[in-house]
Amino acid sequence: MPQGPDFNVLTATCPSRTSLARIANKWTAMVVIALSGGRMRFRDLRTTVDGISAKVLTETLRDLERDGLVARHVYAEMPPRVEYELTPLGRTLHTPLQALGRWAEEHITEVLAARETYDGRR
Amino acid sequence: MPQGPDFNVLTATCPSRTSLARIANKWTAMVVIALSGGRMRFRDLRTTVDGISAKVLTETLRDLERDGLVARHVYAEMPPRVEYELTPLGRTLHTPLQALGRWAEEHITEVLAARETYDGRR
DNA sequence: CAGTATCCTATCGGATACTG
DNA sequence: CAGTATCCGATAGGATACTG
Repeated sequence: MPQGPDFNVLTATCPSRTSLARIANKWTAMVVIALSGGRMRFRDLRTTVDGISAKVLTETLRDLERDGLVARHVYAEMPPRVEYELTPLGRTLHTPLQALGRWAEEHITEVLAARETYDGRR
Repeated sequence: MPQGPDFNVLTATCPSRTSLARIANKWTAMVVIALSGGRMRFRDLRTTVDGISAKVLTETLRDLERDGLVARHVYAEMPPRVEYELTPLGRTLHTPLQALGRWAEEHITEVLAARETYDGRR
């Protein structure tokens, strides 16, 4: 079964690393998780991804759109309405990122305990 | 089946978000992927995670150690030898992070094409 | 509403020099 | 070897004000 050129994120010059840098990011993870339920408006994304600023949300969405992970739908209404949704490619990213989010939620107790220990013994 | 307090990374003040910020990070992903093969010395990590600086590698390892994901083993030799390995907790993180790395490698062609399109039509 | 523009601070991260 | 210390430029990201 033929594969294309073998990419490796551990190689500094490999283009796949630029993609890893985008997806291995907390804001990206949260936005993709938020969008997994379906199309969302900008405003709803802002409230769902609690604490994200308009600037960061805009930048994150633009980068995801550029990489083909998110599609942007503009409605010529007044007031304006813009919806975002995961593309088919973006949907393939949902499982790994969701897994990361769930890991954080499920293991936070252990992590907090570890931090306590680490900070305490010193 | 009882669960503890329900943590949610989408909530700004939830402690699990601090953990997500750590693990949803390109350097963290690369270091964990590199360590999945077993114990490694600092120097070998530096060459395996191509392009990482001593400073960033040190900081990443310290943070992972603090969160209980990496164990540090110091040998009182000359020259000194220090080895790092994933803890049991850290090993549970390998699958999701490896998945992210593989995603980047497997989809980089599509991502690059999307960027071309995005940058071109403008 | 869905942004953009601007300003400013904090953190990231590289380069270099030095130590046990 | 495995760091630490320091300096410094680049980027992330918040706050505020403004626009179509």
